[in-house]
Amino acid sequence: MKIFEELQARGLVAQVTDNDEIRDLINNGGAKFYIGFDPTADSLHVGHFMALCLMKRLQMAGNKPVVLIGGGTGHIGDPSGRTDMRSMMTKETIDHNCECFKKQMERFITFGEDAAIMVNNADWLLNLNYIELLREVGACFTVNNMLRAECYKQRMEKGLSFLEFNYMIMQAYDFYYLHQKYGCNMQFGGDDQWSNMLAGTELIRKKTGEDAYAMTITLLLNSEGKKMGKTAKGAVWLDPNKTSPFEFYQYWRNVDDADVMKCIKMLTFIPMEEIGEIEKWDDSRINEKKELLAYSLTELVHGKEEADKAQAAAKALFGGCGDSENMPTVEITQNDFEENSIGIVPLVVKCGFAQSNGEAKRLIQQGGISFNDEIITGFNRYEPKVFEEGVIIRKGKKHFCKVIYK
RNA sequence: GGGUAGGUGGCCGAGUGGCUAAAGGCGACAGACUGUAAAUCUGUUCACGCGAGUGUACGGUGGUUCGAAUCCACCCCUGCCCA
Repeated sequence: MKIFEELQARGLVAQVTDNDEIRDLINNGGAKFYIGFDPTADSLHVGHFMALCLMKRLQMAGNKPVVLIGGGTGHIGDPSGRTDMRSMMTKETIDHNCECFKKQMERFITFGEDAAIMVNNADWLLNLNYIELLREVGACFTVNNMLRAECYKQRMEKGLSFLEFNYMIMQAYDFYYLHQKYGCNMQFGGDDQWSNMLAGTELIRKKTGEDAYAMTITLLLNSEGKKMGKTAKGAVWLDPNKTSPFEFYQYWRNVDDADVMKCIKMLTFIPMEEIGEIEKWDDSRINEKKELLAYSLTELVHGKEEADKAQAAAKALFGGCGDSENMPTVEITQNDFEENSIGIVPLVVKCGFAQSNGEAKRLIQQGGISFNDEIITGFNRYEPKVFEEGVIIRKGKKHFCKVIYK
């Protein structure tokens, strides 16, 4: 199976500017393509991960990747598909985020002479001259067309600032610039980027008369149509300090039944033939599928060792026996004790299970907290020696934390 | 610049002088049921306090009043219409 067919089989292909041309191009390793990443946070998340995987797949098929870090576009903020304006970031934040992105990406993509290259659009966007740009690029766009773009639809009600309106032009200019300087002939991106990407191919055609291509990948949506990779607390990050390997594993271990196969296809590198077999599994093996998904992704992102640990911890905790080897741990010291004892309420807060004492109390009153597998009903107090061996505090069914006295 | 409608808890949205820490919904968290799933049902959902209670909070700053999310003034922000 060739790369284009594989991408289709995995359900990754959303929209293409020219199906046949693109198929030939990437199947024969003829694409020099770019994907842009705006430094909106100090870590990559699952959405970025999909793009990186795509990049890797294409690279393995002989195509040349260009990673574009949006150090320039980050100053503007992409309004695509958003209902509100992004908060503006300072230059320092943007630079910091760019650095974080670089480090994380180097773990997934091979950079070098004959491999992938990384560029930052701050290098060319920040020094643009407004009037020159307007004459050179602005003349190629009509406002009428831009306003019709799908990516602005959601903002037509709440207001779209001129700053953000220009994002499309910047992205188009990036493509044009990379086309001229590096011979970049193709752009990939999330499906929400479609209009911005089209703007790029059009700009290239108008300025040079040459063809460039664009293809979007399906956004990873769950069965309810919401973007996956988000939790109540925020995104599922790739940085182990922001989302621990265990939490990462658990996120995928807990996906909806309806979303498992889709995730396996779209996110993992498990060969399609094997996926075909897995798909035939009986419904009773649904949990095996989830474990496979969770393990496979954790391994990709955090490495085999961390994946093994996460899986072992999960199996131990949910399998009944209390292997506390790899669960999150909190240390308490003499300072945490008052008159030689500590209350359960501050302990729960200390474990990160509650934001405030009030919340912790409510949890306890509702029977949501257990102390070494015993459900707590009152506001008990404990002496230091209880914690010497380590104590497992549990919130609900899925949140564990070991407390040790140091 | 002119006109007009708005800015309420994580989000949506009611409230239009005291009974309002603020209806209702969504989300979230816990409990029951389960498969670490979904659906359903129950409870909880600003902070501090065991509690009575206290403190903060309805865009901002002042003011009126015994008392303001609610009335007044000025300012800031947003939508829509006109230029």
